[in-house]
Amino acid sequence: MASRPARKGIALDATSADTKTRILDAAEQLFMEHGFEATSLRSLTSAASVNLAAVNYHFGSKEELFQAVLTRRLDPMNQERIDLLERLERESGGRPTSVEKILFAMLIPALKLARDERRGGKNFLRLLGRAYADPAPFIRHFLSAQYVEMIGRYKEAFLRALPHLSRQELTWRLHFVMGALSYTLAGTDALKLFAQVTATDKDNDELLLQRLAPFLVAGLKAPALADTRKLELVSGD
Amino acid sequence: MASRPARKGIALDATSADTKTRILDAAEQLFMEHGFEATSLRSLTSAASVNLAAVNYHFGSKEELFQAVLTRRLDPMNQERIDLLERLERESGGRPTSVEKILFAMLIPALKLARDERRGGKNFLRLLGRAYADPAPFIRHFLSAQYVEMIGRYKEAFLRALPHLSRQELTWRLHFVMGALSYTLAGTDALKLFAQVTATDKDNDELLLQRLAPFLVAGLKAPALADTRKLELVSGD
DNA sequence: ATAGGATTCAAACGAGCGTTTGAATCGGAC
DNA sequence: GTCCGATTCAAACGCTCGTTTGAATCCTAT
Repeated sequence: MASRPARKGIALDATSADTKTRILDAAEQLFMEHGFEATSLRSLTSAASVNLAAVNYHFGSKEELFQAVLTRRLDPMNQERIDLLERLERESGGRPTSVEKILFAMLIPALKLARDERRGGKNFLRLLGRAYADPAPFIRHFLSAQYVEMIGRYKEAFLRALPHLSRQELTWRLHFVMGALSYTLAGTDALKLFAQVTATDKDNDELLLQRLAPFLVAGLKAPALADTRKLELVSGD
Repeated sequence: MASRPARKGIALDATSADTKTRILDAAEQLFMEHGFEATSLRSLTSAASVNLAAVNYHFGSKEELFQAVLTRRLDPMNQERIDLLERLERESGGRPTSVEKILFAMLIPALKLARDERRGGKNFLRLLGRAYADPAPFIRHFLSAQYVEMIGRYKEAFLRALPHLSRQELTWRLHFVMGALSYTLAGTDALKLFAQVTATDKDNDELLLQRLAPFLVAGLKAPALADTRKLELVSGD
């Protein structure tokens, strides 16, 4: 990798940027639409108007291209999450930060990314949501490594804000949070299980996060699991 | 050539059941491990100890096989969900059923399926969780059709139990519920974002649902969205 | 015992895949 | 203008894929 375009404010259209960027943009779009396995390098390079061999020349392999697509957006977004959290903690000066603020610090960089079409917009978030569920080992390992630091810091912050939760209990709840978040982002136009989600709603990611946040905050604040027997319903009465 | 294994008794292991069942069992396992696209009919039929052509003979195509794998478990599970809900409503005689009970009626058939190794156990639920995020159109359409009735009935029940929520608000919250549920079921051994989830924990699906249920109940019961201006936290940058 | 449909089998088909190659072309340094 | 590394290009390689085929074999009903 030689040239890093730092001075680029130019147009988006696929035939004007340099080869690497055109490949990344087309890959982001096609991986999102069809998944990793089902996207062929031939359709991808054709959509990007570059030669078939360009992917292997610039990225080495299809897998490395996929990781490059994720890294381009994920590294800055997770860094922004960490920065926001550190700012919150600095401003609160010792006292625990509220659950709402911590959660918003997690959601807002994703929202900003979703709104910024120059950085891939919703396409990338959908791709990310799908990557979470992809069984390919190289994808899982890559994502784990990308997220481990950010998740670790937020877990500590939530622990301070939710002292009634054990570390294990919180681990599970963060799992549920990530699940609802990634599923929601990935499924925007996908499973039409719920017919009443209107088209205008779907386009409004800010509204989406304003609905998601109260749900997640309430879930995080819920009382810890009181041992015992709630599932007795299963035994039939 | 000549003698094929003796007449079939009625046993459970993969080489003794009939061809269609052996194919379905192997497909459930391999589609779960590698996804639909990345699972080849050659590895699948080899794992099932059947001839390569058997899939096309018995099911028509790889896609139809996938749908058969899902239908075998999904139809009974969703029917059980509907039955449980109807029983709850019959027993409550007119008064709205509690959110907890409705949610448990949704979760318990999944839990029972996860526990029943003869019906695929956890393998199937992980496969299902991944199918939710699969971009292949035939998968999405198939799942939508499978779920539309069950989801519709539960939405009406939740609406009665949560009168402070608009239909649209509830639609979103059910979306979040399905997200947390499918992500959790699919990711059991997957993304190791949260190191402290111990092996014994992961094996205990009942404990998982006991942790998930309070989180989801609290989220569902949360106050409706008051148009807060909280997102202005984003200001910086 | 045998006919005939259901099933299994080995083999092949054509298509598409990711990757590699070596020559052609480009673009800045001298 | 000449050179040389960086990039683009058309072509091909080897491989795996889902599906089809037609014969062999099995099983049941007669």
